[in-house]
Formats: sequence, structure tokens, C-alpha cells
Amino acid sequence: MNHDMIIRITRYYRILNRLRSLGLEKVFAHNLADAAGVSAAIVRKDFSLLEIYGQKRGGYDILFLIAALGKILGKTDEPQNIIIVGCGRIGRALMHYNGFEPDGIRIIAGFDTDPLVYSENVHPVPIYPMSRLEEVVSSHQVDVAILTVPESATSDSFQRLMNAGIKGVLNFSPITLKPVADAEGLKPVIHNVNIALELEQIFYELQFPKT
Amino acid sequence: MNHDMIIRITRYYRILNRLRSLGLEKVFAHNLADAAGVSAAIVRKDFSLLEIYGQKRGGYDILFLIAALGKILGKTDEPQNIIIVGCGRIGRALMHYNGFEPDGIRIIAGFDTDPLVYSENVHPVPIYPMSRLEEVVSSHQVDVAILTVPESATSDSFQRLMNAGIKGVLNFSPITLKPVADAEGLKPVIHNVNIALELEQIFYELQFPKT
DNA sequence: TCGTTTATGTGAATCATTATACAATAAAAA
DNA sequence: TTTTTATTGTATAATGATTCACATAAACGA
Repeated sequence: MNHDMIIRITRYYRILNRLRSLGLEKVFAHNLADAAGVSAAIVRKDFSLLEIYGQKRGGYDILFLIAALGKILGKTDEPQNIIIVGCGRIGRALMHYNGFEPDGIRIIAGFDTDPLVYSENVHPVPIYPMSRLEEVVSSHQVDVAILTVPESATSDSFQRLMNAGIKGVLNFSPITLKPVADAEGLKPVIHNVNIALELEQIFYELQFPKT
Repeated sequence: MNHDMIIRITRYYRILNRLRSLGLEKVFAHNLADAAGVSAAIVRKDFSLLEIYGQKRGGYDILFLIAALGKILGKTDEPQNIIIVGCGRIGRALMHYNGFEPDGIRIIAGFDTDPLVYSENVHPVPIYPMSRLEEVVSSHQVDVAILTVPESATSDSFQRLMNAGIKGVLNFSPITLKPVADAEGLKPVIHNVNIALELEQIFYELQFPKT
């Protein structure tokens, strides 16, 4: 299974949950394709490769699909604990975002180097000094961190996360982090979100539209 | 030129600017490749397709590369004006982010429906009521908007942006927006950034590592 | 019951991307 | 000057993803 396919599966999964909440029971490949912005052929191909089958002429059963895709995506009833490292404006904004709960993701703590930030008690989750990173990560079995520190602190913070045993990072700093295999040859999973880069790409595409 | 290639070119461009600011004058394909996280072959291939040439054994001249790539990316001295629609926590955090300036992107205004938000005078850029959208967009020649409204307001806000003549949108809401051709057959450029989806993908990749 | 319609499932064909391999070339070394 | 070395530039091969095309099956209608 390649990366694009994971993205599509995750999309299908969310769309299906929406359709279910609207009361639908069946879905056709081309409906799902429209909603996910892909072709119907690829939806059928994806399901075919995943050995998920529908009914000829009847489409796919939504509940069955949700169960099958959820299994593939590793969905459990237990929420996944994550932390936010760097509690500036962006980090704090994400702390207040309540769109993670439906996806089974729970922010359990923030970390910052600034005592003015971590001493306040006004945040939706506790904020700790960086020195307590290892302790919280291991006691709460945290695998994934959101990194929202300033550019200059990116490399150091990332290194600390790796040392603390974090396995996945969602990095919002403009420095592109690259996975480096650890002593056991395991590579962390890193997603870089670079907002300025996204805007630049939009401007490029506006200037030189395709076809 | 395909989409992946644009992303790479934008990456090269930023890396080259960093290298230049460090005082370097030449760069080899494999250096750039390492920094951009791709193979050296693909760097050479990209440049070859763009008809950008280096010196055999001497690598590429950084200033020349920056000029050539800047031209391709449509870089001008004039900053590009953008607006932020939806001035909740995320929108306001982006307003304060100062990493756009070096890329020639300038946030000129925010928009919100809430009088409590747009009446305050504590923001780094003016915040207007949504009713003034069309006026500001046309008077400042704004082509691109960042959309940071709650999920429930996404479709409506997006429609208003399209009506106001916005051509590119960076959408942070969990609803995936799709480009729809307007009366003249032109499609807006839309980039969707879905933070929960990114996290879900990280969890997936952690659970089922590739190879 | 028997065509007709509709949608799935999938092998084959097409298209796109990336890697490989190496000739060409220039600099450095001998 | 000649040889060695390092790197570009690109043709070709390999790989991978997507679409096409159609056989297959189920439901519907007459």
C-alpha cells in the first residue's frame, strides 16, 4: 500500500462516517469518488486491492466499509494520546481545537521552555517545562508529537523528541525535518506542514495554470 | 511540469537562499538532493527539463540557480497580498506569524463575522466584518485567502470568497474543498490542510511501517 | 421468464515518475 | 602533457499508478 492510497483510505473513512451520520446505508464507487475527489475506477481498485467487496449493482455497505477501513487504519476505541511541543500562538490554538476528538486523538499535554507560558493555568491541557518531556511521554505512552516551536528551536526540539522515544512528528516549522534511522534502524514518521510553502505553491499554480 | 515537481522547485529555491545566506556560491546536485530529501538524479533531471545547466564537475552556481528558479516560480519584488478569513485562534495565530515576509507574502487584513472580534484593535492587521470582503479584495488586488473558519461555516465562506473574486484558497477546515470551474471555465487553486488527517496518517504509518 | 440496466471486479494498456547507467566534460593531479 | 577523478546531462530501463474496457453478477421490468 502506497502513500497516496493511505491518504485516500483515510478520506474514504471520514466521508463514510459522514454518510452514515446522514442515515445512508449504501454507497456507490462513484459517489465516494466524487466526495474524495478521485475517479470511480480508483475507488474500486483500492477496495479490490484491500480485498473489500461490495454487491454487484448494489454498491458497498457503508457500515461494512467503515469496519473494514477502520481495521486497516488501525482504529481502536482507545484515543491516541499526543503532545504539543512549543506553546506559542499556533501550539495554543491547536490545544483549543476540538476537531481531534471525533478522530480518536487526544492532546494530553503541552511543553514549552518559557516559565511564563508553562506556569499559567489557563490552558485546556497542562503545559510542562521541556525537562519533564521524557517523564510524560513514557508515563502516558505518547507516540506522536505536534511540533510548533520557532524555526531556531526546531532541530533541538526534534532531537529531544527523538531521545524521549517519540515515533511520529507533525512539524509546523518551516524547517523540513527528515527521518533518520535510530540505533535499531527504525525511522520516525514525519509529516512536514509548511504554510508558507503551500501559499507559494498556490501563487505558482495561479500564475501558470495547468492545461 | 507536474505538481511534485513544483513542490521540489519551491524547496530547492528556499534551500538555495539559505545556502547563499551562509556564503556558499556553488552547489552540487547531491547536496541539494540531500537537503530536499530527494535523489541526486531527480535534481539533475529537474534542472535538465527546465533547461537549467551547471558546470561539469563544478556543480551549479547558486545565484544563477536562484535567479532561474525565481523566474520559473514567478518571484517578483512586489509582495503578494493575502487575507485571512476567520479570525479564531488559528487565524489570529497566523496573523502574528512573521515567517511569510521573507517569502514575499503579506497578510493585509482579516475578516470575521463576530463584532467582538472585528471591533478589537489589538491585532497586527485590521480585521473587518465579512460585509467588506469584496471591497478590500478588489481595492488591494488580493488573489489568495487563508480560510480558518469553523467547519460549519466553511462552505458559505468559501462561496463568498469565490464571489469576491478570490482565485486561490489555503483551507484549514476539515471539510475538503474542491475547485469548481466558474462561468469562464476557470478553476480556483485550492490547497487543503487537514491537521487531523495528517495525524491519522502518522498513526497509520506507525502501525504499518513500509517495507 | 428473459432481456435490460446498473454497478462491481479486475486484467491489460496507458501514462507518469524515478532510478540506472554511462558518455561527456572539466578540473585536478601526476 | 597525460591520467585520474568528479560531476553533469540524458537516454534508457524499471517501476508504479491510473485508466480503460469489459466480463460478471445482481436487480429490475415487461
